[in-house]
Amino acid sequence: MLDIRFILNNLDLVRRNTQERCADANVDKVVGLYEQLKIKKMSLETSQQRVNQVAKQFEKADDPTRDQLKEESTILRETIKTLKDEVSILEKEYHHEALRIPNLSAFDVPQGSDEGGNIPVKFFGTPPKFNFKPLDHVELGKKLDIMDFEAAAKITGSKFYFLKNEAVLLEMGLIRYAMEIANRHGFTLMTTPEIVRDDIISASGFTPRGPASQIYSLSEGDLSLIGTSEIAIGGYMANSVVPEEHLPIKIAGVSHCFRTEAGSAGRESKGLYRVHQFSKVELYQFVHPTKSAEAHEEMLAIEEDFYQSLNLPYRVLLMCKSDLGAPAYRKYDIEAWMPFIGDNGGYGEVTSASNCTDFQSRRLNVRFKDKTTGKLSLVHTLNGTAVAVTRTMLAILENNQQADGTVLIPEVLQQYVGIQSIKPKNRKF
RNA sequence: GGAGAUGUGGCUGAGUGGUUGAAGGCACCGGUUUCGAAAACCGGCAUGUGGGUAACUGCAUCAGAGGUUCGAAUCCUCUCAUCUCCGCCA
Repeated sequence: MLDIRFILNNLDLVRRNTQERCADANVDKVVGLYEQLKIKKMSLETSQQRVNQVAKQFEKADDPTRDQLKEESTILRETIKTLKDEVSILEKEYHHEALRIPNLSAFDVPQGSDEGGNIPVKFFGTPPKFNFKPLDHVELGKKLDIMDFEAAAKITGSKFYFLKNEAVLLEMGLIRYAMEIANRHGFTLMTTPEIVRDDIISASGFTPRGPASQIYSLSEGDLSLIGTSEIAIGGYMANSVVPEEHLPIKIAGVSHCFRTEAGSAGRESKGLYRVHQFSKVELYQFVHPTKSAEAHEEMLAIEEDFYQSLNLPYRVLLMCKSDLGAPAYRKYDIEAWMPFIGDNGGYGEVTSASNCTDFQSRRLNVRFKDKTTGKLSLVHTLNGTAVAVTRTMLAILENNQQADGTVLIPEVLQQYVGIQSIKPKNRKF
């Protein structure tokens, strides 16, 4: 969330930003609620102050005065109770509204009200030319006997999958390889809880339990399935103060990710591209505020190295205002070439890297102690995908297929997967 | 899942109804001393939030939420977490 004082001092800017980012938020309502809350709190504090005064006077008072004081305090207690209730209702509403105001946008974030506003800033590789009719990954999955969507639909519904045989090795290999790279870049490796409390989810800027929510919530209690390990990692550091010299804190988390994909359909939801559950290695950094821009480039560089080493053609997009999501101040996506998209192939998202500045850390309450002044300030947080397994696997399968249906495993991955290629086979189990 | 114990500031650790926002110690910061360092000594040192140009000051916070009381870190209730024992289990 944004700092309310910043909002008050920069009303026009925040209003404009909220509008440009097409966010469903009402800045003026937030300000109004804040003012109401402040007034209410002030009168609450006045009553509390009086109770404290009465208690101090009581000891020294004589009996008749004591009776008076008792009576006054009893009345005050009632007032305080009422005021507290009112404050807590207002506070809830205020938070609810304030959380919807998106982060500020970096100066170079493109305008744009849809994905057409995203600007390609870099291209790598060239899309493969096939001298045969390429199969999409769903067809390949069948031919190679490495995926089963029908069986998954039978037990859970659409947008689920079984991975089989070499695809299992490929998933594990991709994770292992991504972790290796993360480790090399100084990230602490983690597996995380995949079920977390709702308040941790909203602190990271996601919305649990709403009609448009991307999050699966458990019906009992206040727990939900994580949509990304970013949520768990953010929570890992919640309510803590880190010494300045410990920054940056770099964590790579691997987890399953669960998404309802509410409201998404269409051609690109085919096969592995848009699924309800997938594995992902996520990079997360807690950094000094002056270092976040630099760290953002580092994140992108790591992601690019990963896809370059797999030799997958991709492009990098600088995301426009409407496509940033609430927490990001600036965001890159990498889109890999996927032959199944459109009629002749297209780019599909495989990673994103966001600089969230202090938007998440304010709510998560992650601060650092300045070495010289001793003051506490909010850290900046960044997150980026190291590998989203299903989409990367999809890209490898489709881009690396041969005329006979054989798929070549990228060389750098072979030691982690344990095989050089996946060949078509006729196997029932 | 059952039984018991515990839960105080960055850490440690006092504190069972009234200047306790909280002793002491460690760590940390500043100073004296030293060629420098260590040691010793002196001083400082919780967070959030409101008011005030400022000096300063109000309120809240001793796991969390309620309650009793003129007054709660201290008493009561519930919740959560940790530890120990038992059960179950990968």
